[in-house]
Amino acid sequence: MSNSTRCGDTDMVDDARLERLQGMLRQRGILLPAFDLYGGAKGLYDFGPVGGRLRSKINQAWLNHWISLGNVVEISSPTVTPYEVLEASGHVGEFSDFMTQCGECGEASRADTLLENHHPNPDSLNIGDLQSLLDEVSPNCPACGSASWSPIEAQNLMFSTTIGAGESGRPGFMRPETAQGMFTMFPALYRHFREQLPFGAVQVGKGYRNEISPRQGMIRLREFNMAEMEYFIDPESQETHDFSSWETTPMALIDGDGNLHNQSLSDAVDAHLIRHQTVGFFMGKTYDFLLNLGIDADKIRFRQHAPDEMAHYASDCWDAELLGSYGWIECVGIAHRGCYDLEAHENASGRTLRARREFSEPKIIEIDGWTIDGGVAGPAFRGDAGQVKVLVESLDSDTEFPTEVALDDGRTLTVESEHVKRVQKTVKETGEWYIPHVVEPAFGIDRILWHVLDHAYDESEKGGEPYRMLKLSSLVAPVDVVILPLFEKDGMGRIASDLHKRCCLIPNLVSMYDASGSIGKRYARADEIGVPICITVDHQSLEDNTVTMRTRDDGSQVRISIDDLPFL
RNA sequence: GCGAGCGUAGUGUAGUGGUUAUCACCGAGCGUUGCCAACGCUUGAACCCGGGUUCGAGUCCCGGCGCUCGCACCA
Repeated sequence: MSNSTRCGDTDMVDDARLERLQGMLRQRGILLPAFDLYGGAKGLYDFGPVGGRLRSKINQAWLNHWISLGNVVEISSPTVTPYEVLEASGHVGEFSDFMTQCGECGEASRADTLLENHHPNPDSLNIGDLQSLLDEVSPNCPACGSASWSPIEAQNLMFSTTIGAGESGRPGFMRPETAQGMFTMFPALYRHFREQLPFGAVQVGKGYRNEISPRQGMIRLREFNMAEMEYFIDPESQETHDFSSWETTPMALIDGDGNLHNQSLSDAVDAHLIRHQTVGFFMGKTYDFLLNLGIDADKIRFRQHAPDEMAHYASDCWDAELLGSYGWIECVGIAHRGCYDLEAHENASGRTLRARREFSEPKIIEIDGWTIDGGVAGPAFRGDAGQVKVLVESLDSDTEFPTEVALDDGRTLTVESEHVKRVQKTVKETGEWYIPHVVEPAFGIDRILWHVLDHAYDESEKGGEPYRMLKLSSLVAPVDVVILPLFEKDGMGRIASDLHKRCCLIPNLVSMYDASGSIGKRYARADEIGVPICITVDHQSLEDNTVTMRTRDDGSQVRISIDDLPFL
């Protein structure tokens, strides 16, 4: 979350402007409180008839931006996620309290709190151990004193659910991030990319966090749009990235101690302020993406997480923060997650999630040592045979038998020469398996969308009246063109509606037809939803098939033949 | 989650317990005007929800929901 006090500028928030902006967004069908019909629901928002397309255009721009790297694919995984997946990832431990309900009075209590006097650190227990301890201790309810408890459930920041019905139901959660889908899909990704790293997978989708207290409009939501890339790399062969396009762009970089550096990304990587080149490269790509959406360059900064702030998985993390009506807000996190996630899923699932690295020269390994002769040692040592085998294989090649080996439990056994066999062989290893590291750029689409609107919102005056518009980039503008007949008579309406229908047939072009009110009022309406171009059909159109094309940002008009319109 | 303040058309608002709830913008229709929120006429649209007090509640009380702020929380 943003640390907005550290750099000072939060107090410059203009609340009146914020309220006018929010009012306009509601009135124009861009952002609205969800389920307003039923009194509203905290932390949930509707994207209206205009905002819906704004969101999808941002999503699409994001996907295109990363897929264009060439070694990145789009995937989509379910939002409903089995319990085990999020337990392995660490989310159950980090996100949840384990709750149990009193069977008598219904009071909900935290299981770890109930068991505080019966375990040194109940907070560290997993759900199974907590349940056994609860059953064993059977503590009294702090409210009514009885001792009958419902089965423990994980609650709080993740929405929990049951996958399937009744007895066969299996506990699960709505995902709190999209990332786990990319990790659990690693084997398919690895195959798809012909077992060659680096590669990445992206997905955009919904995430859910049952925030205790959502605040600040679009900034903290219970259901939110996120877009994440997991980029898998070999930690031993660093990819060289091209930083040349940002060479002369000083970026606002705040280090983990709160010091501001105005430095180009390549300089910051060279100075080891940014600890990993790929993290730095993705910071640059993130910067480009934000500029393309119309975010103001001087309202972007990157802030490095302090060590104590870093998430449980990260080894370096930079947030892109955007300055808007709520101060500096974290909108993107670029984290070096190391091998944390794949290793965690390997351990929990028992499956291998590794990539192979071929050695430049095969390694020839001479093995000269001992192993057990299973046919003799097995019957002799019975249950200890496995441990004896490990011990024997660690003995030097010049060991003489009989010899004594010490077991874990303190017992000592004598190994006779007939129990062992000499092993002498040459092994050629051409490569090795390793757990890839991951660099993750994670984007909060709602927060970015908010800042796109905030930065695009322009207040001015026209004829003494306040005049508002959204100066949206055409990359994200929800409506591409508005067709306006100066009047719906003498055939102007006909020409305009024909042109509108023609525009509607063009894929990915959204056209609106508006004939109501004066021409100035219609331009003003179009400006408020950020339409870049207005086409007006007037009297001259009747004679020579030309129209006027008005540009939103400067109000300039040019006359152009309908057939020469740039978007047709 | 705790505390404080607030909740009236799509938006912004007025409203001493007492008619049909104010005004403006807004939306729709018609006319007029012939390129930047023009004008006229007609018209649409609200007291967050549920209880209570009262002859009578937008107004007072209680509860819920929502919004804002502070504390707490925030992978």
